[in-house]
Amino acid sequence: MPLSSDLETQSDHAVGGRELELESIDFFVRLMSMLGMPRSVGEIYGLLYFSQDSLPMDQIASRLGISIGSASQGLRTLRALKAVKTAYVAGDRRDHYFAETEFRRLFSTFIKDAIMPHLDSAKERITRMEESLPPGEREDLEFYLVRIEKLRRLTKASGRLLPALAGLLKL
Amino acid sequence: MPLSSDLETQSDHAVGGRELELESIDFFVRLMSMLGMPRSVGEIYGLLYFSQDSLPMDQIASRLGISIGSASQGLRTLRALKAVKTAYVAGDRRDHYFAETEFRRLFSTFIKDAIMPHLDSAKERITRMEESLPPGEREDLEFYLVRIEKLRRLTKASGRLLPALAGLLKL
DNA sequence: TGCAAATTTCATTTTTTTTTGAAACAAATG
DNA sequence: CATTTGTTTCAAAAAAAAATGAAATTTGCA
Repeated sequence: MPLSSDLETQSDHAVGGRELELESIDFFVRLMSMLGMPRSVGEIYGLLYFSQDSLPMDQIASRLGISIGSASQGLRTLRALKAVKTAYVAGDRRDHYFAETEFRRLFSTFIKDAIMPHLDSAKERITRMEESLPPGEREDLEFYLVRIEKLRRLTKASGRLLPALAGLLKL
Repeated sequence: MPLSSDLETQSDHAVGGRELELESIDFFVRLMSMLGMPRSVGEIYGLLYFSQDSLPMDQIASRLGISIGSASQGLRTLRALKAVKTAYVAGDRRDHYFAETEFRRLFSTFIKDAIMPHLDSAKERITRMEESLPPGEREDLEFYLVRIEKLRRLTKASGRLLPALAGLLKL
């Protein structure tokens, strides 16, 4: 088996667009970083997004010039988000990864796994606020109650809107 | 003027809920950090959110136990997001800050200032992808075109949906 | 205008996050 | 089963992000 540790093309598929690949990586590095994901995660997804054949971890790492540790971690994250899947390749015991490209599904998972839990704990925190209301002195109390109510409305609206969002996303 | 560099109450208003304040700070630190804002920004907003009177920068800093440098930067960020406003206080030349509490407006500004610019540059990047399509070999081309089209749909849908979101947020 | 209070700026330090690389582990093959 | 190949884990290193603090700047006031 030929070894290649640089960034060059070495696919059996005689890969098409290296430039395209770079644009893709760039694109997803930025997108993912907006969502708070580390660079390596964006790189991996960006690489897979325009790859026609699925790739094993070591190839992902060497093509991107990142360590296999990073690749392993990044793929774990992407798997958790259902953003990559594995394909079985006959006569190769490595897992081969490819990108899930249905963004609607991706966002839905992302919202459920990465956002909703925070919303839940936000609700608890709001309850705790009510319990720690200052000794109710006349109209001061009113002020605090109104602010708390606003927070409650915010979390409630977010809880309804965000899950709906993925549905609206008809791509 | 009495000096107090610790976290104790020292307002002229004989402040009510220190506990509430802490819950609030905690709440907004988390919320802001989900939106990619540094801790100090969340702290400042959290403090102001449950403050009945507007506060000058030095009081914000000393109450939170952060440097005035941080406070200055954090307030700059919050001002840019229109998340805080300044009140004029007679006989005091310091600016006095208070929280804008209409979340609908806040999100609208946030989306416009922090998200949309990225979307715009994403569109450019997609155009560049088309230009760097690999030498068109039969059905390979099809594969790339479909993927590019998906990205285009994604950005288009986001561009429509996100601004609408703030509107839907009827709190 | 000249001064002092208030604020901003920014090089440096601190803290946090991400990556690395090597050891531990797992799984398939001969 | 022993060995080789592939993957995960995790302490340590590197990089990135945020906070500090002091100098520079701005601003209102006497």
